[in-house]
Amino acid sequence: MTTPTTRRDLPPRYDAAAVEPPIYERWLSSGAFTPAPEPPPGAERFVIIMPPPNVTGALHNGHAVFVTLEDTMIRYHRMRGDDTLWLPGVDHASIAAQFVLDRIIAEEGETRASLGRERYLERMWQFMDETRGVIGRQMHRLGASADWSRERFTMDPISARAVRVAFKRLWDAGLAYRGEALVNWCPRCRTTISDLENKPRDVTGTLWTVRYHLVGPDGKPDPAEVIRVATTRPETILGDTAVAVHPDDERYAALVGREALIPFVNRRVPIIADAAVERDFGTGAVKITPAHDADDYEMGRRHGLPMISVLDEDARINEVGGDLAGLDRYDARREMVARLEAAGDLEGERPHQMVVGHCDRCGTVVEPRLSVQWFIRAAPLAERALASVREGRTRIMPDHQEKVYAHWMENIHDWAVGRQLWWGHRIPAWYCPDGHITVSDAEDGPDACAECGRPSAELTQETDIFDTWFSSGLWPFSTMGWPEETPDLRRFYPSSVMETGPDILFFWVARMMMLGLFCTDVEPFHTVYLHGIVRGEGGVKMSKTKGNVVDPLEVVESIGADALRYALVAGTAPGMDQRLTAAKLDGARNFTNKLWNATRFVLGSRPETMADPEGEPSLAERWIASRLAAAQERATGQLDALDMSGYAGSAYDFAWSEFCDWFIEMAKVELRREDATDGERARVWRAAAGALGGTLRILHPLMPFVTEQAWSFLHEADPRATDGEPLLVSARWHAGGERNHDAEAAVGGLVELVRGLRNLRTETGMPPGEWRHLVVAAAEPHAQEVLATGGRYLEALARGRPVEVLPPGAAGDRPAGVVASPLGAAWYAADDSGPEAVERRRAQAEHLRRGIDRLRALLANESFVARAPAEVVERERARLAELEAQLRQLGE
RNA sequence: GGGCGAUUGGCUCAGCUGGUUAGAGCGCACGGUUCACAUCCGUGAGGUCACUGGUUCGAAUCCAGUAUCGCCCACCA
Repeated sequence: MTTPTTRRDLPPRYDAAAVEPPIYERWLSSGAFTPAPEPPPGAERFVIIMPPPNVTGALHNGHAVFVTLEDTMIRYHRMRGDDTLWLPGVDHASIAAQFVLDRIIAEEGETRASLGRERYLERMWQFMDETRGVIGRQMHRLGASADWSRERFTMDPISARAVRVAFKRLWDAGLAYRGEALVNWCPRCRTTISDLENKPRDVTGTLWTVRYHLVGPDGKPDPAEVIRVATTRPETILGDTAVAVHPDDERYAALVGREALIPFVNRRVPIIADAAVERDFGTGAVKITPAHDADDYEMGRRHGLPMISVLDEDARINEVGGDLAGLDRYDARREMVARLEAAGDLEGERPHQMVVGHCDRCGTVVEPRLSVQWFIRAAPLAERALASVREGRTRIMPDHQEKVYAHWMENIHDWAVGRQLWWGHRIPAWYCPDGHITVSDAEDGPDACAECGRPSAELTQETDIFDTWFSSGLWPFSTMGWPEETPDLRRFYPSSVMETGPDILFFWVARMMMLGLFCTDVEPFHTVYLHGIVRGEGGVKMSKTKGNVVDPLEVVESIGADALRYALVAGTAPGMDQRLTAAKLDGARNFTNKLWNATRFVLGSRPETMADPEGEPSLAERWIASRLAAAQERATGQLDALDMSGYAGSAYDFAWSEFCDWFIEMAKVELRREDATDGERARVWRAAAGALGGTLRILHPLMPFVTEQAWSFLHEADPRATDGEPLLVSARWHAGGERNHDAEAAVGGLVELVRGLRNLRTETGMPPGEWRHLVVAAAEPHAQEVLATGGRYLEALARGRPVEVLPPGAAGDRPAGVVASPLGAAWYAADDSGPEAVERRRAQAEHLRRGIDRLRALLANESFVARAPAEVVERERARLAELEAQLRQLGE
């Protein structure tokens, strides 16, 4: 008949390290994370594709943030009964992975070159096998309820196929091309990088002024006539093919059209006029090196100038440089300066603040380099991607990021998509000896040249690989098996929310939008949710060198995943940076402990023998049911709106301030009444158990572990409290419960009185534990009924004994202080004649009169009464009445 | 050089479409050892909502401008 255990033996501390791992195992073995074979009939769809972390990385706070947010969203929708999928995966991160592996093999005395492509890639796969999975296991510890059976990798065969097919389609559509252009070259990584990976940094360089001799009428350098140019990069003089001045610059007007002689290489170059030249900068004349500077490149194209590369792929001077050949660019710079000085052609030098691009990965100064590269024509793709957001088919949160996105899309450049690396998807392009290009999506490549039919044996494949972000850009659908029309693709594409960091809005989100629309004709997701960066104490970016890194795994070990998750979500806003401080983590830990102890209370107060419930629900029961319904409604609205922080806050407030602070205290009154029958106690306990269950449901998406553990105890104690659901992870979300406004108003009034009376005790120095005769004057007949039944709460919570309820209109004595609520006024009867009481009474009366005066003035303002909404006016009137009643009871 | 965001008690942050006396947590002060929890309970102090104007019966909230901080984008050698 009775359930044996009530778990009275639980420790008063939530022990996360002991509780959480077994809970995760239970979830995994329950299969709760994997969608049912068929979507539930009529279910809505909710899908998140996880941003794939780099295989090489260890879990950091950025991961913890996205795991928490996405897991919370997914768990909520799973509880709603939606057709839900959260698909995890990892990214091969070609340049980042090579950077890491290069360091590892360096310790083994090897280099990329010494191993060669084949062995290097073998080594990479070995490395991948070692490190893949690591981050997945760490995400388990955070509670990530992803469908691990669908875990994907950007280098797996399905992704490889998607990459080939997508590229072939781009090529066929004329949106991929191969051509010569100036690209960002990292001489250390020895690869092209995109504009996005080329990070500008402020540096102090040197601006040299150099004299170029003009060519005289006889075709020889004129020792007397010179043009002075300013440069920060003397080593590129070797590649100069013009000197440019502003067309309106009178100083140089006569020189335009003549020729100057480039030092050392003795190249005769024209002096040209171009409006891009700033007259006020330097000497107003600039040397033009189209192969080594973006501006010069543009100018070179405008004027049809030769483009001469003087640096090789290691950024050393090449054969053009004669005896300088082989010198590193900086050595060459010093040498060049020395030689110019020796020749008397160095006219000056001064320090110069400038912005120089650095490799995002390794920090090396990026070298603009002229080379033949694969590009993706971005403008047509961007146009569609922009329209999707402008027209609301994809929404970006926070809203203002839409402008950032739009600005980038409007000014987009073609995407240099090839990388001279090894680890990645090789570009599926083949060259035939006649120079034809064949792009093929077949796994084994083309059978023959697409143009001249030469057999495949005579074709050679492109050695460049794709930028990592190309395969990432296909992620929302390559994970579903695209281009095959798989059941998953039909069922789970497009996805619902793309949740990621604002730092990869362009790198990734923009590319997914462009490629998604191109490949599938549909926006790859409906909402982009951008979270903020996690910062340390004082708002400083966390970094190992600063030593302010909070390691999420350490936090999880000490205080649990739930606490970390709460701390990462509460008090944040999309797109806003947040601070993760020790104090915040402490607060979150305290909250999990609070839930644990609320559960201990409910379990421990379960009657030994559970009788059949009897009697009408008490005020406490009616109140908590109504407040729970309110909390559910609020949380539902917030989660639907992706207001994650608002949800965390409201759930916290409900659990702590309403369920624990007031309901449990009132439930104690009911459970411990001496005149209560077993049936009544059973009824109250069930209400408490039900309310706890409801609280756990609300909090589960954010704090899955402690709620799941509590749920299992609750289920054990009484399965009716859990609707017979053994696992909270697959229990249903509750919403739409009925509110009871009478009960809410009644308890609201009682709470006001209790607070006021406690204040009165403190203010008047009344010992907190001392029982006192409490008088309550009802404001009206209904309030008198409420007070008659709610009096027992006043007794316990305001230490009133006896509690005397006076009918409406009853006159008061002259107490030392009065508190009021819509229910009526209350005071402790006794000791009202001492000088302290008199003074206190006088002060309170004065304070009341000030409030009354202000409200009377406000209500006498015709404009206010006429224009403010009726309910606002009514509220002010009620408040005035309350203050007046209070003053009356004071007897002043 | 453009664009975006932020500015609310000592600290970290809430305050939606303008409407009671601007909230919470931490910290602080005072008081609490009975059977959920001292990782707790109760009470309190503390804010001219960055500044200046404007709209309004009413502005932290809307508009314009200013200041400070932060981020992003940008081809002056």
